[in-house]
Amino acid sequence: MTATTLHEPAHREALWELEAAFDRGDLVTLFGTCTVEYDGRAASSLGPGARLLVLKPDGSSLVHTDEGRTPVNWQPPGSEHRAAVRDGRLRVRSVRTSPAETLDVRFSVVEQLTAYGVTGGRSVEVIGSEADLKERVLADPALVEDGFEPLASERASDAGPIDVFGRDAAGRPVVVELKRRRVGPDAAGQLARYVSAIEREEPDGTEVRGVLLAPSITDRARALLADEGLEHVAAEPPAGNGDGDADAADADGS
Amino acid sequence: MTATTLHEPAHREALWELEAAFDRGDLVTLFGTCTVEYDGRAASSLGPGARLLVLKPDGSSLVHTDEGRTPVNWQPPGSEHRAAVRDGRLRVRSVRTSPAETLDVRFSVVEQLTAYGVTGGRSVEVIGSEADLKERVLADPALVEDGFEPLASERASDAGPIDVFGRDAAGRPVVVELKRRRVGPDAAGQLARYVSAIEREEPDGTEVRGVLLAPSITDRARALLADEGLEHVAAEPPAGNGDGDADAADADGS
DNA sequence: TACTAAATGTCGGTA
DNA sequence: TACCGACGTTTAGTA
Repeated sequence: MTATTLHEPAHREALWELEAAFDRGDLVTLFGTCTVEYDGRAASSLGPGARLLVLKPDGSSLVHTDEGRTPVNWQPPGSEHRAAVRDGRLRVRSVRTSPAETLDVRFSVVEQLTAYGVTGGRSVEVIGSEADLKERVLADPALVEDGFEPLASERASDAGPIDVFGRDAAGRPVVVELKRRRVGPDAAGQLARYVSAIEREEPDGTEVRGVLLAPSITDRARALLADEGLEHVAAEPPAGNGDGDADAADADGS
Repeated sequence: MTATTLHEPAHREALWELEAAFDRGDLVTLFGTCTVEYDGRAASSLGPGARLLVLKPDGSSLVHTDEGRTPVNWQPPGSEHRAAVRDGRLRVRSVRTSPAETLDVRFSVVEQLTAYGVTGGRSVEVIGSEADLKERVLADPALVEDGFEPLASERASDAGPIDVFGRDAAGRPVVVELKRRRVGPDAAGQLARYVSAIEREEPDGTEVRGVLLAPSITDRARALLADEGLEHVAAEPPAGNGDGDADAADADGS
């Protein structure tokens, strides 16, 4: 793990270091005054301002201002970074094909450039996802209702994969759609589509039930469910959800 | 615009600089070996590894590895950053309430810390959005079909706001749902909900038409539309979309 | 590669 | 603040 840093480099210096960093597969940050042009699925243009540019060896680029979780402009992985000096500015361009997209960042001033040698970026395991809720339901089908018997998960249908499919105590087919958080009209619509698909599969006249399993539901979604004769059952994904206490308290240092 | 950089600082040094940077409202980057714990709407835990932590004065935090556009962990704006030294590690914690969420980053080694003084982050104007498509349709209603007359945009309904509402040459109500890109089943469902809502508003038996205006449509979505007696019309948002040539060619520097 | 839906989605507008 | 839908969504899983 190393970090090579240039303070207020001349554009030529920055360029050399950038190209070396790309070759090494480093993670690079650039901070300075720049303009940003994007063209591809959409297009945007950003006037001069102070921004942080992050360039990853997998081709991702991120342009961050001092606000917001979302980068003001970006390029997804799979792009290719190139750098050049043009018209007295340092230009960093990330290009990808399919779709054809170009991100152009032009620095009039580079305050700092740093190249970090990185090794291994493990991916996260998140707890409390819809998949966890599914495990919970399969382990305890009574969460849906007494007598519910799950027969399949991710069951294919004409309308797409059904989270959990089963039968109720009376033998009627039941489509269960799981959501890890409070749901709106879209989820009700999704469930309705799946129920319709199963109704087309089953013999004419078979009653197919639909259950939206989610912590809570908006009024509009509830009305939609009622319209379609569908049901809401309250349940949450296990654990993780809630207090936000990453670990026990201790005061901040000083 | 300034940058204060510490190389391989002792945790205490890093802590002082961090707190000073928070006070100044600086944008901070930390690179080093750290673990990450998140707890809130969900939860996750990440073992030791080399990562880049970005702390923004608006409360946002981003933990980036060397891969991916999406941070491996994060905290949205509105959080509060605090730092401490505990058990021989530098701990940076971002906390927010509503929902209660905590992000805990613990560095065993800090390779580099930089505090950037930033001023003013203008927001981007994107060209080629759904809003632009709406402008296009209102300016040229024949895009929907000859004789279409738009009466309202963002028209309120029982099922939510309708992008464009109008009447066809025969005086029948038409619901138009706009999408800037190729659509799937969800968009078809959305249009169906809006059409149903208008049918409830209109006198019994009134035929209400639904048009999904989008560049293209998947098979499944097309089948859903057919099921509901709805239509697809091909159209794209104006400009921006396409070649990905941010500006004319020139080779990269060397 | 295309389709389908999840996501700690985030973000903006509105009631 | 909650609801609602767009987003250059991104990402993962599957056919």
